[in-house]
Amino acid sequence: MAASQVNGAVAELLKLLGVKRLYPVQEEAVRAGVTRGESLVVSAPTASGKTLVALMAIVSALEGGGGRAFYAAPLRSIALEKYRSFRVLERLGFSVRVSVGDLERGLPGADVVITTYEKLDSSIRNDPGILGGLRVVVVDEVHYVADPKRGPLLEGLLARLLSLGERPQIVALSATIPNAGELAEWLGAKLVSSTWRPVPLREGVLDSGEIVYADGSRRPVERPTGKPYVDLVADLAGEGGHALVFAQSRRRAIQMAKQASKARSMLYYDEAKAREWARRIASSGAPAPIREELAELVSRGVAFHHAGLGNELRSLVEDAFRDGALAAIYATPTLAAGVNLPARRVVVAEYLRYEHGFRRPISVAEYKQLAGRAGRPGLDEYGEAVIVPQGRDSPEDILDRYVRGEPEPVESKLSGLRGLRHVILGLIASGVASTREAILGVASRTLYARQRGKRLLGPLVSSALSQLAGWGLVEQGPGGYRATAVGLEASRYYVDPETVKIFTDSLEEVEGEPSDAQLLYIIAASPDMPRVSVTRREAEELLDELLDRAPEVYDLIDYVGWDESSAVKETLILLDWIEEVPEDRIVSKYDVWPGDLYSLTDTGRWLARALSAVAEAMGHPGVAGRLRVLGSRIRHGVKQELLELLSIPGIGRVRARRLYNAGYRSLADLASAEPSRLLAVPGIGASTVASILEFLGRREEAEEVRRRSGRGRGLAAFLD
DNA sequence: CCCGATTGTATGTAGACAGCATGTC
DNA sequence: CTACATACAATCGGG
Repeated sequence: MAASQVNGAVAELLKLLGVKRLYPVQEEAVRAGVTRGESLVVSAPTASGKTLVALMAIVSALEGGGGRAFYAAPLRSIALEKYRSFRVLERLGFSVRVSVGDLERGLPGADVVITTYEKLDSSIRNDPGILGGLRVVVVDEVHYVADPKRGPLLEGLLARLLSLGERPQIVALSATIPNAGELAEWLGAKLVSSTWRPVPLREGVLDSGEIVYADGSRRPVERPTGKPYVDLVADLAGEGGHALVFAQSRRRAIQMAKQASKARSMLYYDEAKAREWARRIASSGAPAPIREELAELVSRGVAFHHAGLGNELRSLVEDAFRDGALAAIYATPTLAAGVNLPARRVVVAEYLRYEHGFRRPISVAEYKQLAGRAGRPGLDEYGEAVIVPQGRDSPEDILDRYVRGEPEPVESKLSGLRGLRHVILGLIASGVASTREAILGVASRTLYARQRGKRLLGPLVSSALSQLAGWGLVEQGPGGYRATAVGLEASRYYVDPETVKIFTDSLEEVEGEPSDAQLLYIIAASPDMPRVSVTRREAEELLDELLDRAPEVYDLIDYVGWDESSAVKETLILLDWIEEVPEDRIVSKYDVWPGDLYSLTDTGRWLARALSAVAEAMGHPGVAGRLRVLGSRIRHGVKQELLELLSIPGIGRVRARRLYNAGYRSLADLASAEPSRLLAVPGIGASTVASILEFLGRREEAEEVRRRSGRGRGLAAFLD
């Protein structure tokens, strides 16, 4: 279908994007009625043009004006990436905004809002009014409903949209899955499915010195190192290709990268660019041992990549790869879940992952996700995914399982009570449903109901309800269920109901007011917290150290299994963090990565604020106040004494500490401070001084400092 | 008897969303 | 019911 066959705003959109011809999925989507408000499930491979389908749906739905569109993705990074490509809509007169976690509060009032599942769900809970005028919702990666942790929330969100009197158009984008038709029926949508990719994918398996492809063709691979994960990268040097190599543990990814770096003469990469990126990594803010190790590898044309790196290093590695500076990235599956980073070849060097005490093969769906990153549009004739058989697995079996095999069908995970409790609390707290029948009404719109039958829902909903009631989050009144004050806060802050249960139980356990360490332990023990790994050796030492530093925490530790050990470790990490122990020290002492530390402090401060609100609702203003302070301290990684100084724009933990140590301990101290003496504090420059004075209302002096620094470079200007 | 090689054994294992009110070095 | 690479310890063997 030629692009000229659509008209109006959609035609204008295609013109803006320079689209002359629609891809097969797009064509089929138009035929199925995306531009006429038809709901759709689009099941197609990565990079097959699903984003344009979403754009066409949005543009046509908003064409008359007055309506709104939401786009929801599973990851912040994907939402931010989509925001960049959706901004083209601004040229058609629509306002576009992103709203994820720490960016934007609430859902901004733009025509098109790009967000995450949780943010959208939470925003609807807290203000159902935003559903007014909603014309279309695009749900990216809808197969996430099968995710055991986050799937139920997405399922609940979709069920709620389906229950609306005026149902918006739903455009659900999915990877290729066998039961896309079932999802389409669930969502009242038409199915558009395609296996077409702009860059064809050749999948194969390594079999003693040869890649054997699914169609039986073969390609010999030289074996200069005998390590398949290096040889398969070196093999590309002749044609100037780069590879993504996937491992199933962080350690293995790093090891492989190190091994590969030894063979750098056999690898193809731009050495000058590699040195440049290595320099940038070496001058990043990450802890020295990590940044140095990574920089060393990058200078040799390889890198490792996993979530522990943290966003800064991860982006640097990704950008270096895009720039051609790297022959290969050795990565854990995070890389494939996140932003778009295609490569000539994908090597699945491992497909067995340790999980719950066993080593099990990753799913076919997960393999397809990794393989799908092969093939750069416009650059490669085709992409290539090669699996390396592990152990005694025969290449033929692996080919059958992963390449010829079908991805697993998407199955509802709503039977897990954790997710169901969260969803039900949301329904009650936002006033959508107050009776068991009303809740069942929404629940009957879930994928679970379709797949497992409505009969099973009754007992599930009942047990979730009785737990919520038993934990004091909801109560039964004459008109049905309603959220308690505590339940309302839990829902507003979007925390797991069990987090609140642990908190309220713990408060009862403690005599008098809980200490900071106890509060941190409660936060660390929350099911909302990420888990850091604890080695057997350190488990005991960590417990000793914690009980040494804060014996009162003992009352809260029920049984020390792995979860509790992890909570103990996290409590110590957070304690050190808010005592201003430097990041480098924490990273080496606890053997955690910067990215892990970030997610602990990020989640920790969020939980502290949430529990502060819960404590307030429980009538514990003292505890609430202390949690608020703790939240700020976790956020900034400082002792309480610095918090006052941190309220000044431009002052973070480092400058605040320097000012404090120089004798400026409060805003009052600074209000009477001599500008020239402030300038003498190390790390405090003219613009910081100006910003301090400005904040304190000393306008003219701030101007004076700015003027002088502009002319005479800081301190010198004051000495003449 | 010392040192190095070989064999045995204990050990550890992916990821990341959410509120609110404004800005790190 | 199902692994495996690694780091370090214990043991063996050669000179």
